[in-house]
Order: sequence, then structure tokens, then C-alpha cells
Amino acid sequence: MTKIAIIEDQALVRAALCALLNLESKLKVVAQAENGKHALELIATNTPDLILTDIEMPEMNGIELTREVKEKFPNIRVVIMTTFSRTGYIRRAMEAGADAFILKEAPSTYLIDTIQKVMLGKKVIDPELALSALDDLDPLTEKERKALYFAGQGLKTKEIAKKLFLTEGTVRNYLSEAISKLNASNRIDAVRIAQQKGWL
Amino acid sequence: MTKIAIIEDQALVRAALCALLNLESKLKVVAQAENGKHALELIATNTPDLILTDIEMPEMNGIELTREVKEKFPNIRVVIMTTFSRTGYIRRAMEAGADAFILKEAPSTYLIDTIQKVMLGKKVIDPELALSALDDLDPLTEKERKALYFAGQGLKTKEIAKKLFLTEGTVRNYLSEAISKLNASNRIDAVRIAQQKGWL
DNA sequence: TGCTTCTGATGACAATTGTCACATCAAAGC
DNA sequence: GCTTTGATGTGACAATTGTCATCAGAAGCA
Repeated sequence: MTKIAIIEDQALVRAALCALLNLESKLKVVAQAENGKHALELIATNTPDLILTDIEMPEMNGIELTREVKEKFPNIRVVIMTTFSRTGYIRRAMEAGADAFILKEAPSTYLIDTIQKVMLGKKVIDPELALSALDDLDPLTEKERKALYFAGQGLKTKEIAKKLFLTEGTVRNYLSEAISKLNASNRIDAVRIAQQKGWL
Repeated sequence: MTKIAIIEDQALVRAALCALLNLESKLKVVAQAENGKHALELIATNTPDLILTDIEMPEMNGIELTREVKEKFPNIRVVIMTTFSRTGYIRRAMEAGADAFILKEAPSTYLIDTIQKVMLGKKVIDPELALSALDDLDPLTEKERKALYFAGQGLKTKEIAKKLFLTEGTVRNYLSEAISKLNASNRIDAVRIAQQKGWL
């Protein structure tokens, strides 16, 4: 009997996943949380064998959660739910210690299969997804990423410079570099591409 | 026994919803589709009483699907899954003929409840959601929306003008107006706000 | 007919963005 | 000590964006 915790901010989806997994006689959902923070509390008391987590969540995202879980509860397996377009998250989640990735686009049988493999000690990732993640390497430096992130929030160069304790010229250079690396038209395009890829 | 079709592009979520709904003895999922187009085909042959649909999907989104379903199969009830932040979709979905809205953030019991009410002929929407949709009226004209949409795709003024068969000056005016209406800093900010609200 | 409203366009110009050559400085390596 | 590298900044300038006053044409109305 594998004990599972589900971390997903949308209650409806979370309940549905719970229903799906509880259909399996060898699985049992022992905890549910809407974000990484709450999850950490529940994990301490419910001791799941494996957590199934989304990435984009309020307060603490799935990658940060993975890092914390691997640190505090190294025996707990971490399965990340992601989408094909956001391959940028893969690398970061792997560095954080994730054990497997399940595509939201995948059939549910794949999820059950993945959970079983992970509990046998394997690392699981869709080969195409892995290739895509390797192909789609994030070209942005941390500075460029930050500048681009704030640009995406609508901040002007001057405001970004202030926020990052840099001069306008440097910010403009970073953004220009980011635009070039992403082969984008302008800031809007660069933000769109980077967000699409999961690089922001 | 209420026959339901689920339309949701993420297979895992779709299967999970199917598992959740099939737990109810009075409900039965008779069809599943990943987008509006496929859904229309399946609906014709499976004759569900109600469809549960997401909005953001490839090929044909949930609002377009609602319109088509209400036109071709006026007796089929339409329940839309949405999120609190995207209230901009509410009005458009209502105009298209949607019968109810269920928040992804809502507990699953609310979904079951909603389905029962809708089958009794009621229109269902969370009061807070309705208020938010009324409060958050989309201020953009169709022209502004289009210009802003293309700006968000990274197109420059000249390219947008070409696409919309307008002059650059007019496009700049539309975008400037949109920026003003949304109280945004610049194009990036305006795109961010409008997307967040479901106005694009 | 004259007036008003609506839509799209023009022009001017300030502000901002994007690019690139170049400079400076500190740290690391030989 | 000298050279290289990486990070940050400068300056110049072209390109683009954003704002606003104004105009023109068409449609509707008294």
C-alpha cells in the first residue's frame, strides 16, 4: 500500500486526482494540500511514501517544495506534474531532487505506472520530454531572468534598475541580451517565450 | 441518471474528473474530448445531458464550444470550469449560453451540487464570482483587444497594423487607449492585466 | 441643410527601448 | 607583473512606443 500526498492549488483538480488514485487498490491518498507550505506540515504528520505535486502554486511552488522535501524527508519520492511546453521547469526540478515527471497530457494509466516504478527506486521521465528539456536549454543568466521577469510585470527600465540595484544602462543591456538569446522581437515577445518555456 | 461529457485538454485532469464524477451513482461520463471540435463530434453520437468544459483549449475553446452546443443541441446543459482570476470569461460564456460556472478552486461537492441544480433547470454561479465578473467589466473595444492580443504575441506596431488592415497611427492609438483603460504602465503591463482577467 | 457623433487617420514630439562599441574595475590564472 | 575574463556601466543614436490635438469622411437626426 503506497501512501500518497497530492499537492495542487485547484481544489477540484485535487479532489479529482484523489478519486482517480483511490481507485487503485495499492494506492491510498493520505493527505492533500493546496500549496507547498501547507504540504510540508501535512507531510510531517501523515508520512506519505510519495508526493504528487504541481509546480505553479501560490506561496511555495512545486520546485521549492521538492527541495524542502528532499532535505527534510529524503525517503519520500517526488513526482512532478508538468506540461510539455514548460520544459524549463524540468531541469530545475531535477536539480531540486524530483524522482519523476508526469505530463498532464498523459493518460492516467501512465501516472499509475510511474508511481509504481518510482516506488521501485527508478527515475521516470517521458523520453520525448527529456529530449525536449535537453534541447530547450534555458539560455538566460540569472540577471537576465530577473530583469525580464520584472519587465513582464510591467516595470519600466528605470524601475527595474532600482529594484535590482543596477543602472538603467545595465538593465537595458541585460534585456537586450535576453531578447537576442530568445530570438525575440522585443520585450513582450521575450517575456512571452520565456514564460511559455517555464524559464521565468 | 445524468449523462455527462467532459471536455478538457489535459488528459490526466480529464481522467481524474471522470473518476470523480463516476463515483456518483446518479452520474455517468459517456464521452471525453480534449477540445471543442472533437467534443462536437462525440456529442452528436453520445447525446449527453450535460457537458462539463474547460475554456482554454486548443483548436476550439470552451466559449466557442458553448455557442455551438447551444445552437446545435439546445437541450444540452453547459457547465464551465473557470478560475476566479479569469472573470473576463464569464460574461462571454454567458452570452454564449452557458448554464453554470464551477470554480476550479471550489470543493468537489460543489461540482456535484451544481450539476444537480443545472439539471433542474437552474442557472448556477458563485455569488462572489458573479460580483467579481460584474465589477471587473472588460473595458476594451474589440479593436483594442485585437491590437493588444497581437502586441502580446510580440508583434510590432507596423506588423499589427498590417494584420488588422489599419495604419500604424491607428494601432498606436488603440494600444494607447487600452493602456489607459487598464491603467497600465506600458504594452507589457496591459497585456499582462488583460490576460490575467481573461479579456484576451 | 447644418449639426453631432463615430471611426480612422495624421502629425508632432517626448519618452522609452534596443543595439553596439567601448571603458573600467576586480578577480583569477599563468 | 601581465593577461584574461566577467560584470557593470557609459554614450551615442536609431527605432519604437505613447500621448494628444486635430482633421476628414460617413452616417444619423432635427
